[in-house]
Amino acid sequence: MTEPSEPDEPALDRIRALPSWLLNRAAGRGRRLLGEAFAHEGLRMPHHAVLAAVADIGPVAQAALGRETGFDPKDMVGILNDLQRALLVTRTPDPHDRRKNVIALTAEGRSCLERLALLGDEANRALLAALTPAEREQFVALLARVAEEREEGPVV
Amino acid sequence: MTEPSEPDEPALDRIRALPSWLLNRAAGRGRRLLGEAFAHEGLRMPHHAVLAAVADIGPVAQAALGRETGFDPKDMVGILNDLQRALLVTRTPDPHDRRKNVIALTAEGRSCLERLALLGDEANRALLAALTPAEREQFVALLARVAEEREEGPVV
DNA sequence: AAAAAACGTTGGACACCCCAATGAAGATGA
DNA sequence: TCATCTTCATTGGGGTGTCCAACGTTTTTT
Repeated sequence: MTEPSEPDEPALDRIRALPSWLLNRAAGRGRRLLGEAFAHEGLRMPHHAVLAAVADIGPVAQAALGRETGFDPKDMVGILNDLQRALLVTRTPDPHDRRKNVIALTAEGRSCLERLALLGDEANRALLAALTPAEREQFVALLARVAEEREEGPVV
Repeated sequence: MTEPSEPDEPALDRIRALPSWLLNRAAGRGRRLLGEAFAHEGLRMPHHAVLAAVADIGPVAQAALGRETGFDPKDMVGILNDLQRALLVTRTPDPHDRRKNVIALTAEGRSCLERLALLGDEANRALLAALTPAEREQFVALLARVAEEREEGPVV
């Protein structure tokens, strides 16, 4: 029985059992693990995502990158500043559209991305270390559905 | 096969499938849902937790409250300022130990806590709406184990 | 040519998390 | 008793991730 209300149970324990609370905890743990893993490279999670997006969709404008990754344009500026300073991407004006910057991956960027992928995988392995492989698979599948920001279709 | 490295797969899609990424997304969604649910009361998640802790361990000092909930003393001050201003708790000097404040729940605090519990449950129901009841139970069980910050016993 | 949209940038805000230092007060032990 | 150590509440600061509003410039649309 996992009834939502059990008045006898301590209130704080109930909160600590809520998915929202657990998700916050687990996400924090993941952020910490990834932060430590990426510390060598001086990068963080958003850098990894943007670098990967640049690798995927080739030389591309910042706005398209933002649409792809879901990052705010404001934040994209900072992320790309960091990546550019680390010589992992180049940012050059687009001759065909003078509003745009063309973001392209450098050779260093590609190799760094490979390192980040390995480090990220390792951190995620540590994150799910408490689960068996089968449980991990199941957990990720369920988590993916929870993470999906799907509109509650009003069933037209 | 959920091998950690599949070079052909787009890099960003791989990142988006990482537990750390999904946890961040799902936690953000939960925070947003809870934030909207608690907006009426003018409170947020930490307020809920602290209010619940006060209800659980009766009139109690701030430090004990911090140990119970895991919140930083600095943040506890702000949270209690809010709760006190909303007349949900009282904060009075402890006669037996003039260092301490005695935090006690008011009648309004108790009824507000009940409302928050209902709102929290509802938000969490929306958060896990994509899952069947059986999946929900399984997900929460797995998530709880992932959220646990257990030391990797070095097997002494 | 005028209006609308997209682009990169800047400034600001919010939620949650964590650490360091301080003055006041209690606990400890020589 | 007196000095030391600890606890308490508070203040000040930092860091990550997310999001919104506005601006000047440039391209597209009408």
